[in-house]
Amino acid sequence: MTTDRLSATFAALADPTRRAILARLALGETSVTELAEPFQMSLPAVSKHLKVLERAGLIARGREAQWRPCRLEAAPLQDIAGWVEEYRRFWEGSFDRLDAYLQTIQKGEGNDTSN
Amino acid sequence: MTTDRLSATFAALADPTRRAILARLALGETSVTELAEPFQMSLPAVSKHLKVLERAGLIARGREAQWRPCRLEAAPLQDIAGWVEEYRRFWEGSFDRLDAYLQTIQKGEGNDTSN
DNA sequence: AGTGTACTTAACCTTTAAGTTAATTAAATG
DNA sequence: CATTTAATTAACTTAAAGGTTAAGTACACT
Repeated sequence: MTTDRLSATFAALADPTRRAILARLALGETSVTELAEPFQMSLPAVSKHLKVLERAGLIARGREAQWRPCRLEAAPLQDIAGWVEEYRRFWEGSFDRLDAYLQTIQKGEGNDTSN
Repeated sequence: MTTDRLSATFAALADPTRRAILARLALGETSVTELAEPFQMSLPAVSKHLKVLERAGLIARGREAQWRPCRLEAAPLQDIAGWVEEYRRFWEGSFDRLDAYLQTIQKGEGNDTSN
């Protein structure tokens, strides 16, 4: 996995435990122990998941006595939203027109449509 | 990685090569060889990426003589769009209100906010 | 039937991911 | 100052991801 931001974000979101953690954090900042509570895995495992989320910029962590409260960070989610919006035309009307148009281009000239 | 659909989709999208393939397919259906052309990796490597995309439902493959044309499938992308939309309130106005409200709930009662 | 083209499968290697238990750090509290 | 609570780090295991080369399959063409 390359470490560009989009890749890191998608990779972080590919795990259901991590998505559940984000969903919990959507309800507000909380501690690691409380985040771990719903899961059957060990605390170190959750700690690792949090590190993945942090490296992807999806959460930020504070310090409050012996607790390390986590909170959701929106920026990478905005990136995802922006990325996927680019594909919206595919499930909306403009798809067919665009597709038909570019099919022509493709077959008309060479395969110069790299990247 | 669990094989629920969202996880498979996010995992598939976590690779920049695969995202580039999808971007190319947004320009229209094309062959494996043409898809592979922009990349420095071997054809089998691309073939594997296509299999990942196919298993995630992000592409479908046809048969035309010795070619196996690939085309983009929108459904899993719609799932992603739907998922991320749930978090939109975080980077829009309602965040602060929601956050404040749920902070109160949390501290008021126990940690019954599992999952 | 034999050859070229398009692609996949097989076998393998190396790196990373996700989990474990045990040990460690850090702060609060008796 | 010893103990409890909160969380991380270390060391390790297993499995999966992503790449390679070499071999195999499928169809088209002469």
